[in-house]
Amino acid sequence: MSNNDAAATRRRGPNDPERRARIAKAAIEVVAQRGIDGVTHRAVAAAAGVPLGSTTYHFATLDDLLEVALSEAAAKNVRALKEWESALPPDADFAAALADLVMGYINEQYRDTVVEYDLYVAALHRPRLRKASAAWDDALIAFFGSRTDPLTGRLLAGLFCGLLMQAALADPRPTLEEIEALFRRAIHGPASRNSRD
Amino acid sequence: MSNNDAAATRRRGPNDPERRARIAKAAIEVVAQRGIDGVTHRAVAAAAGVPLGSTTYHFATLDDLLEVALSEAAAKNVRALKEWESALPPDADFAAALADLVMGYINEQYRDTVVEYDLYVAALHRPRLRKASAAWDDALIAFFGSRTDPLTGRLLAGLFCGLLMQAALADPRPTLEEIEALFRRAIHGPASRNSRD
DNA sequence: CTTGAGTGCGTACATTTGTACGCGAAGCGT
DNA sequence: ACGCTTCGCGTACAAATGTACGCACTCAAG
Repeated sequence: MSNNDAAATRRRGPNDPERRARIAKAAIEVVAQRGIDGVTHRAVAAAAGVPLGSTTYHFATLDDLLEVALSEAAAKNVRALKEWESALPPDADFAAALADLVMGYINEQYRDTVVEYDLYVAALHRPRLRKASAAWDDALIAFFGSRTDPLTGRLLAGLFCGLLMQAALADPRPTLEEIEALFRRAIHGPASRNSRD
Repeated sequence: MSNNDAAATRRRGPNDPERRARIAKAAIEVVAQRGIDGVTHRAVAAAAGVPLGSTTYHFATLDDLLEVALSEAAAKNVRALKEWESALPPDADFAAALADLVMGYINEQYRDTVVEYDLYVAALHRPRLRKASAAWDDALIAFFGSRTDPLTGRLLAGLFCGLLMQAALADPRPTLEEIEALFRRAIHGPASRNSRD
């Protein structure tokens, strides 16, 4: 029955690193759909299209699986962020760009956002995940700081983190204009002062 | 064995609202300690010092329990926030006060903070919790906005939310001064402009 | 072709879990 | 005082889960 599939799948040779990676990816997908506590060996195996024994073989314990999966998700996220930043023209309107970024994260990339916050909160209860979540933080801060100054960088990192979470949960989703106004206010200060551009 | 305790406990009469509340409180404690996925009927029963059947009686399903517990936790949080605000002198240094608030939340009130974020992220996967998490948001926004203007209120709410989460996870905890500088920067804008006080 | 090791996985088992059910005790109308 | 209804809970059961174990299959050496 499933022996056919299994046999065909098993053919992957004795030393297949893709297998492990595929399982980790599936775990991330499961997190996105059901949350951290939806991650079971069986759910991940089903999502990855591999048999149960495969997940337990490649990841001895569930915590290993979670750690690898979430670390990888965080790393991917950081990479994407850096890529986005380097693709941004130096004279771009930073506030508008950030608002765009947020909108992307609560729409097309909603799944990634969910995983990111799941990781974040899971780290509150699982020390092994601290490193990955801290990496995301550091990336955010360094990243926002590189376009402005360190203080503003931290400000934007915190704002981004909180705003994105609130936006992801808000029932009438905030509009691009609202988000942009917030970033503008954060970067340039109270409106009354100067019209700087 | 536990019959003695159980009998003594059962004596609580037929219509004991305290029972239900105690279970909810215990559930919150379990969330604080083990996270959302640590909330099982048995764990909550143990934490509340009530027998297993009691939890299943007062809360038909686990989701009910979670919903009530987290809603209550959020409500309590909002109440505390409002109290804090009304106890703040009108001419207080708002940035310093906010920094103080954050420091309190990542130290003495760390448990509440953890629960709050657990709730928040759990809401991403459980629609029934959306209302409670949205209530927290609204409270934050209204609350911060009442001291400044709506735009700054939203800015501070987002910043507070993100900053608190990052601070709760940061390994070398941020200092009061750092936090305060951030709020000051957020409220008054880039430092170069005016020394407004 | 045989054989030995090693890789990958199917399966079984003990545990934990959610939940339904039934029983005893308290209130209350008569 | 006596039944009847409702409340509260002890318990049992089925499903789900983590994990250990052993088998099949591949590959290379001889």
